[in-house]
Amino acid sequence: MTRTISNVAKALAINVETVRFYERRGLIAQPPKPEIGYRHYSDETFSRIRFIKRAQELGFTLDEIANLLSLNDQPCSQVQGLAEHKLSAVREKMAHLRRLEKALKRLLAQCQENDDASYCPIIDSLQL
Amino acid sequence: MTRTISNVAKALAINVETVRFYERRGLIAQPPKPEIGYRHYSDETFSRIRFIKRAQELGFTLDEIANLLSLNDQPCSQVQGLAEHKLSAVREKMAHLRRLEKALKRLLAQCQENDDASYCPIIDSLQL
DNA sequence: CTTGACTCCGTACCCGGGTACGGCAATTAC
DNA sequence: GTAATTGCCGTACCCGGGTACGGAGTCAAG
Repeated sequence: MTRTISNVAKALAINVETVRFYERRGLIAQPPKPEIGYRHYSDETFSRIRFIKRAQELGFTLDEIANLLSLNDQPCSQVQGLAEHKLSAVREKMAHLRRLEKALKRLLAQCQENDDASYCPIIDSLQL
Repeated sequence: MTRTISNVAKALAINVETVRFYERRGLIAQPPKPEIGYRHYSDETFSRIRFIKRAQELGFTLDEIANLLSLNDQPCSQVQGLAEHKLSAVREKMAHLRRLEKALKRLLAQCQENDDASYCPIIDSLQL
C-alpha cells in the first residue's frame, strides 16, 4: 500500500487540501516528487500529521504544534512549560465562560418572572 | 458637545474604524452627512453602539446582535430564545474546555513523575 | 493663514485554520 | 483504449471582528 496524499488524508480523516496546507505551513516536509508519478508519504510524515491532529485536540494551535514538533528531542521541561501555559489559558477561558453563564442565567431568570409581554428585561439591560 | 465619530468612539472606548465597520455591516445607520462639515451622531445611534458592545460582552456575535436589535419591539420570548441558545452554547464550550483541562492535567502529572530527562510523556502520547 | 487634528471614502490587509477552483499530468478501473 | 479518479500547483476565497492606509476635504487654534 503506497501512501499517496489521498490515502494519508483518508486514513487520518482529514482533507487532501489540509495535508497540502500543512506542507505550505512548514509543519510537514513535502515528500520529494519522483521522476514520474505521484509522491509517496513516509510513515514518519504520516505520524507527524497524526501528531498534529492529536495536539490540536488538546487545544494547541498550529504555531504551538510547530514548536512542540521542534521540541521533539528537547528535555521534557520545555514541553511541560508549553502544556502548563495551555492549561492556564484553558482555565482562563473557562472562567470567562462561567461569567457569561452567570450573566445569561441571571437575565433569563428575569425573563421568567416577567409577565409583561411588551417588555424584555434582557433588551432593557442592554439599553440602559 | 456635538457627537462626531471620534467623540463616540472615545466615549465607548472603541476605534473610529470600528464605528465605520458597524455602519458597513448595517448594525447602525450612518447619520446623513450635512451639506458641509462632519456627521453628527445622535443619542440613538450612540446607545445602539453601546448596546452592541454590551451584547458582545454577553458573548453574542454581531449577527446575533443584529437579530437582537431587530427584535427590539418583539415579544420577550424571542429574545429569551436567543439567550437560551447562547447559554447552551456557552455550556458546551465549557464542557469541551473541561475535557481539555483534564487531559492536560493528566499529561502534566505524568511529566511530574518522570525522571528521565530524555523522554517526555506528552510527546510520547502524541506520537503513539 | 497656516498648521495640525479630525473626517470621509474606498480598499486592502490581519489572524487561524483551512476550503475551493481550474487546468493539466498521471494513474487506475473497466 | 478510453474514461474516471487522483495528483499537482498556484491562487483565491471563507469566517468573524475588526485594523490599516492613502488622499482628499474640513475644522479649530495659534
